[in-house]
Amino acid sequence: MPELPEVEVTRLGIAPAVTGWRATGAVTRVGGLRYPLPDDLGRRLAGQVLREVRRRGKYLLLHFDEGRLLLHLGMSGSLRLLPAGTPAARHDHVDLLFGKVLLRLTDPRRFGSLLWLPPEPAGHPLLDVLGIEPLEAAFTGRWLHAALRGRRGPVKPAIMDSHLVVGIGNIYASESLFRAGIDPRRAAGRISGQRCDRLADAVRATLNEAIAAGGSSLKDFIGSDGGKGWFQQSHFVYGRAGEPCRACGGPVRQVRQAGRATFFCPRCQR
DNA sequence: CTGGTCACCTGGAAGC
DNA sequence: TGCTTCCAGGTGACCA
Repeated sequence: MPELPEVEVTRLGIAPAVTGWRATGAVTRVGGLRYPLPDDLGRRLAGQVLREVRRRGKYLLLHFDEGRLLLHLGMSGSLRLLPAGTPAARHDHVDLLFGKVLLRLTDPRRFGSLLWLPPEPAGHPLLDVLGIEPLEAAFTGRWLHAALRGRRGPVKPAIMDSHLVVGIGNIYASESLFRAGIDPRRAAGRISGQRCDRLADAVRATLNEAIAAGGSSLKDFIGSDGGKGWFQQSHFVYGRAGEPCRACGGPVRQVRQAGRATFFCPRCQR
């Protein structure tokens, strides 16, 4: 489920409910996801208070007294807040227990990750290589223009490179480029400063709108369907190959870039 | 360094 | 109906 907006909506959904709560243990039902799970997770967490839930790119960081849980939802992961004792279903791999409630990590494809990190300011290889946050003020057209300089490959895979800028997944890459009127096949390093301004604005607007849309269903996180409304959003181009462009009516095209499906309107995007 | 491909895993949809 | 094939929101390892 998760690009940056979904992760942020998850964060917003769980943080008010569990911040300040004391962990009472954990249940693990699988040996590992992308990486092996931390040893003795329940014993390690028990007694520690969850102080803060942060996000970095598509990662969530649960800050406890003595360290941090680094969590990634991969391609199919979700995190829900449920009453203690809620029976686990297939793919419910980890429960973090907080007395009367639990945080349940569900992830059919198991591309997600869950790692235990020492407290700040310790780094971690997965975090240290991450690029700029697109919703922070430093992410500007000027920054983007400089970051893309010298890149000869197409712009769409470039803006999905988490070493450059985090959080822009396959859906919002296509959507942002549509909003900016930029052809996804265009060489990244050959986009003018002015158009980089537009692209940076488009990325910000796209992500913020998606967060706002997901945020409207935040109450779903306390219940059974974690953030269900999210994938029902109507996109401008993503998943709409052959359908009429919402701006010009021409057919939306689909191509493959770096192994991923890209959608765009050849008339509106140059 | 850059960019492309593959692997990881399961499930749903489409095709035959 | 049932089997096969393809595809999916991420990303790190590996290769040219």
